Amino acid sequence: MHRALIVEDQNLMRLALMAEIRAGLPDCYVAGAQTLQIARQLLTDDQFDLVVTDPGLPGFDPTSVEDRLHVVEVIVAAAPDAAHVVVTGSDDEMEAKACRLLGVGGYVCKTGLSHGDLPRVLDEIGRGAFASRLSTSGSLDPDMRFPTLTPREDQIVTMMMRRKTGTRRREVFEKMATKAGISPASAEKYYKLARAKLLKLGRLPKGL
Amino acid sequence: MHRALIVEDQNLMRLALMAEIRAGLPDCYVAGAQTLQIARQLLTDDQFDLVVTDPGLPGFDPTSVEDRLHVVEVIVAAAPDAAHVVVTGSDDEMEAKACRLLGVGGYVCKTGLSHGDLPRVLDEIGRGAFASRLSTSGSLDPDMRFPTLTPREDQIVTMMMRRKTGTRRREVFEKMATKAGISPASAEKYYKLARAKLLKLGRLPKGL
DNA sequence: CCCGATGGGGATGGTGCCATCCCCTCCCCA
DNA sequence: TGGGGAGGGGATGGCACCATCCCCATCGGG
Repeated sequence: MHRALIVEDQNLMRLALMAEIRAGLPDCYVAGAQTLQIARQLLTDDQFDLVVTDPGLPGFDPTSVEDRLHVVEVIVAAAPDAAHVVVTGSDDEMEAKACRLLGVGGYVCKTGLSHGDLPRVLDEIGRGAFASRLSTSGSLDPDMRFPTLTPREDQIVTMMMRRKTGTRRREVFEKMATKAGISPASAEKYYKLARAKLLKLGRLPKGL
Repeated sequence: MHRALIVEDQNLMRLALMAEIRAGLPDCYVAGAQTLQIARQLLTDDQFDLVVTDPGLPGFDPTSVEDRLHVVEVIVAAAPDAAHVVVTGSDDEMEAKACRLLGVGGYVCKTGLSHGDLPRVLDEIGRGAFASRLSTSGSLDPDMRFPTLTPREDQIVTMMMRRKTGTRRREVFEKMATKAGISPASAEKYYKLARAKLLKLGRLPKGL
């Protein structure tokens, strides 16, 4: 995977998807298009081996299955050799099957797509499977984002607040250490730092 | 603005909106909810002074104006003193007016919302205006994101590629310098570095 | 012919985050 | 009463990015 194209009209979502791709495929050039016209232009100018498409593009009726599949068809036809993923806001198993028949390798619902999921989807596609991720998922915990916390601090705070009641902090440190590839002591350090910052701000949440 | 809540079911979009808020309001605590239930819980547990809501939540029909306005109504009722912004994928001037009547201060279409826009919307609301941003916008340039480029390098490369034909590079450096608060020489430096990296990768686009 | 725009380098200090390893209290419970 | 969990510190080196300032070569046109 060296060159990817994201076709999505919502700017922030397109940027987010591009960031996901870049995080998962560090050496990947990523382009973005907000309309079908731009997408076709880019696909004829360049060669891409991954195309992520939201079929709800401007100029088409997002509620019309016909319009949506037409977008997918055009994109797939413009890059028949690329791996294709359809990312959609609305969730439709029938549409997923239709996309598959059009040559799409993955069908993902935005509702069920979290940070870090896309690489797994690409893995599945790479192994020849049809990757389908509908909105059934998943963690319905509220998000929290605190000011002045670094990413690591934020990470351990989030994990700590979401731990099941009765879990020792120790265990969370170890889980975090495993997930991040660092030592549990460092995880504990980040937790302490984060806690101190939040205390100073008077924003210490209940879960400590 | 010290405490903000983002009500949005699409994980990546919620994260992106939370990041936008954090970038614009550096000292702001930002929470996220993916369902109306979680949002109500958070709004009763805590006090928020800004709530950003996408009315297309799970359990409601995103195409039903009634369902959508009901979501907005519940959220506004749960935080009557907060500033409210509705962020929507579909664009409806009538819905915007209805939201305004419900006490919402801003109505923004995701299609027209780019990185850095939200603070401007909040400014308008802060000045007592009803901020409406429909999908009329805007720049329809393709996005590019290159691997191994640092943010600064990416920034100047993007600006350079989007310059009007005939614009001197010099002028772009100055524009970038003004926008980023750095010296034109530094902007030029980043451009040169980026160019060198892209050359080494053999990925130098046409605009140089 | 020199100047300005362009292209290609290197050296600098500063900052923030990462990841370690270390120290110290306090309290509760076994 | 001792030890482990919890809280509150500090010191370290490494690294990436930021922002500056400096050098050099080429090339075109006034």
